[in-house]
Amino acid sequence: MDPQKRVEEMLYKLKERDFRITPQRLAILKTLAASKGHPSVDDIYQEVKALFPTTSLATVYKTVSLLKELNEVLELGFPDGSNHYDGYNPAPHPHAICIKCKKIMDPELMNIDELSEEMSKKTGYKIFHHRLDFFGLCPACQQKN
Amino acid sequence: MDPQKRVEEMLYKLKERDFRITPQRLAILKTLAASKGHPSVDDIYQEVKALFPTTSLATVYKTVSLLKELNEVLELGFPDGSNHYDGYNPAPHPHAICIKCKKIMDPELMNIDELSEEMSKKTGYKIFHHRLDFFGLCPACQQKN
DNA sequence: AGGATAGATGATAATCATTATTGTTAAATA
DNA sequence: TATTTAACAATAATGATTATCATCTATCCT
Repeated sequence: MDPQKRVEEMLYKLKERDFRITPQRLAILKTLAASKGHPSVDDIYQEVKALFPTTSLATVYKTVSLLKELNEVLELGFPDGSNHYDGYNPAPHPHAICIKCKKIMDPELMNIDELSEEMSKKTGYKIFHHRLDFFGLCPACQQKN
Repeated sequence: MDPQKRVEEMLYKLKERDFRITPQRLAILKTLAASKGHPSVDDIYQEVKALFPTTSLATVYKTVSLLKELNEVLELGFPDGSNHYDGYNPAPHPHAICIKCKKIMDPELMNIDELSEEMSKKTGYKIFHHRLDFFGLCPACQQKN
């Protein structure tokens, strides 16, 4: 999807709920929409400062948190305690994560819905979303051994 | 599996690597092996104090961390930042998590290995383990509405 | 069994990502 | 362009986890 389209989607969601569009927020939206590398809050902060230099870290936290509530950004907490964000594709999707270099890939994967269905049947839970990550070594790190 | 068996398994792993068996560690092992409710470090700490009262929180952190490295306890970090542990079944397995009351179920689920295989083929990653959680409402919380 | 020693412990200080606070600024609306 | 009030920047507070270090003890050796 075109990053610009993503920005417009997010803007629509904000306006719909009467949240204000500020230059700081716009800078954060643009950064998130263009990011394909699952940035941390601090990563986003560094990029945003280039677009709107006086933006504070707290504002990045608050805006990312707001977008998370609006389901316009996907939060990924990792075992080491760090949080990373996907604003390009905010729907739940599987990840392959390199335990060495931390590179993340987001391939399309077949029917997780089937698993979700099975889980729902076995537990009686009404399921809304999920999280699926695979941990291993990326091709590059396998060679480096 | 019998909790006592699990304690012995963990003891074996510790001895195998020349880690010492202290009363504090034994109390932590027993608590983990018997726990079916995915306790937090502090939950474990509270229980352990009943078995060996002078145990400190730091020791619980260190022992749980050690067992994690030995793959004898499964760490579950949650979106709210909290960490919970499964010492009863330390192999990766899917969870159904209630977003309201936080109740966790661990049903057997069919072939995740297939998905893992697919992921490996599509990314070239050599995959060692995974994490699969479904988020929704448990039967009780659905009724409470 | 007794002693030596390296690993484990307890108590607490330090860390650090995140959240809360507060006075100020500016987006939205008429 | 004046009003209202959400959003802002700067920074203090929080709280879970980790580090530190003096003391203690599980294990090994004789």
